[in-house]
Amino acid sequence: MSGFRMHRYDRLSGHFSWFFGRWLAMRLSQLFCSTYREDPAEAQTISHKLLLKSGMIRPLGTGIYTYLPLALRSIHKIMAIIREEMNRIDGQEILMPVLNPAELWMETGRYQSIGNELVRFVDRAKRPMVLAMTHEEVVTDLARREIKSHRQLPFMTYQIQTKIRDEPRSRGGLLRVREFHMKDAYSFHADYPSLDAYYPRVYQAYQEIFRRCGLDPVPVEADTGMMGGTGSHEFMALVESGEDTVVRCNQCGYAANSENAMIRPPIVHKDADELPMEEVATPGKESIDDVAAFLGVSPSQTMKAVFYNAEGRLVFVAIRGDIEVNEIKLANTLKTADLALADAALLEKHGIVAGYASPVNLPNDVTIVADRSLEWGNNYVAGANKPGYHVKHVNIPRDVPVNNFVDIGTAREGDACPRCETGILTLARGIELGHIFKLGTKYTDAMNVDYLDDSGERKRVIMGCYGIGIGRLLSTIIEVHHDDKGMIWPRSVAPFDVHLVSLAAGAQEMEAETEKVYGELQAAGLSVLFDDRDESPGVKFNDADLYGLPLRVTLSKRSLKNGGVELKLRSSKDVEIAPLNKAVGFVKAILESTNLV
RNA sequence: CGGGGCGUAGCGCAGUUUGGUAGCGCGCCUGCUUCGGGAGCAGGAGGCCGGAGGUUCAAAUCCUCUCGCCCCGACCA
Repeated sequence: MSGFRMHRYDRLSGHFSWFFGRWLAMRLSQLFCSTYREDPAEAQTISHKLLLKSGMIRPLGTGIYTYLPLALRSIHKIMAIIREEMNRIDGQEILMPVLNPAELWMETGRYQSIGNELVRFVDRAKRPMVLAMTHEEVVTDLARREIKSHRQLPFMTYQIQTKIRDEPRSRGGLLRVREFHMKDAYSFHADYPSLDAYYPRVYQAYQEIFRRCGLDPVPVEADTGMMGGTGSHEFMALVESGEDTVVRCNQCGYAANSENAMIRPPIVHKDADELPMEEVATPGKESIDDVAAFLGVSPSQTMKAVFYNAEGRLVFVAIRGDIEVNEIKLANTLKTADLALADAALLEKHGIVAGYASPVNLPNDVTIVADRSLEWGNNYVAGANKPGYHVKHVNIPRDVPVNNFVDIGTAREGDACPRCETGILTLARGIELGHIFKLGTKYTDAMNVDYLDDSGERKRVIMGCYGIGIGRLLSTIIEVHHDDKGMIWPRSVAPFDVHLVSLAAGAQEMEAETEKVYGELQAAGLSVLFDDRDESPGVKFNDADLYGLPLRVTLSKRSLKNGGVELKLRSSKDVEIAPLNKAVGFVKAILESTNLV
């Protein structure tokens, strides 16, 4: 808390002033915020519902939101945590423009390679521009202008800045939006050992940031996607509303995004010997399930054929019948960004019969890719490449010209762990809170970022980059910390520490007592939201539960009769009475004993 | 971009099938009473029925076109 100052406009004097007390406290009657009594119909995920219902955010358009005071206060606290941890690992905060000349993005090729997600426009002087969806180009350009000597390396800069992405599909309130805030950090190194040494420090800082925000995401091995680079980890919060699938081993700690999870499907069937191929009639049986049932074998004994169009080239994927192709892994294997299922015309051109396609006796101009799931069995059923027929006892490489197997299958619940001998994989939904990359020289090569080493030799700068989505983090905290009545904020990121409820109802003496407590709590350095409204107890308590501030302090006739003020943690059912003159001490003790730093 | 759903008062919804003066609950405003889990009574304000064309004596309702929002998929650090 300490360290925060808020710029506030003073209506009476007409001047801006630093007003520390205003940051600490707020009367609910004055707060710019209104709650809904009913759940907003448009929201599906819990965080979206609660953010709208509590008046923390309001939509302006699809995936575009205004943060109202309560939300912004939490966001400022999240940002403060992030700044502390980034500074702790020697980060230096900067701020880069959202408005970028397209030229920069052409230089790295992303202007061309990224789709409509990148907002492009032309300025009044007819210059092509983009709105930054991330800042590798800008920071790398900055680096090449500034970096001259090895003496300047390594260093890390970071910023908390707006990103614009014209998402094809925003959803879930703040979980996926078109305009959002990201903490993005970039490190620059003289060599790979330097990057390799720094990367774990970021990894640890990330875990500390999330822990301080009340979260415990799983770090997973991830696909590098459009960012490129040699290695990356995502920090996945395991919640039901997550868009990603996290694959984890129950034994060895292996964890990966399903986008690139390695797999080792169980061996279901393997004969002692490879039998001779044998053509069988399978009239009308085109799907794996139909063929398997017809021939009395399990789908795992079949060899499925899936066809892709990779940059116009036909790719034949052979994979065990019970396993799905993972297109991201396939695209990475083929080193292509342009991959789609092949259409009928392309198949026809190569003389392939859909439903009965076979890797046996394929035309030469078709690339065959065999998944390693096929490696662990034999005598598969495959298509015969003519209508109404399949072939039994197909074996690789005996019958199919494939030299090596690749891992392009989709992980399933219950598959064997690819890392350890005994582990079993489980799947869970996750939200990607942060992503860290060893970029290597992807951008420094494209933009020629060099330095002179200690022998005067010109060398390429090595980069890492590290992002955290702020709004997504806020949403995820709510996804994890709530009940059916509302949010339950960890103190570290709560809009206020204390929710002071007055049930004085016009009794002047009691109002005076409440004002006194209000003042004392502030004087003790606690941030207080004071419900001074003329509302019924039910309304006040329900709003308090909805807002979910860590500690509720109630002052009423009843509490006074019981001996003072009533204290109730939002996270607990229990209430405690504190004597009026010791209320602040009790409040501090309870808050400090219970919540995150 | 494909599939589905929805646009009627601040919020939640009915009314559309079968055209005929725009409704309900909550919230909001005023007054009185109430005051520990979404108070009561009385009075009141608030809507070009998303928009534009059309059909009709008459359109929230029927037709055409549009715009917007939500969900699923494609896509995506």
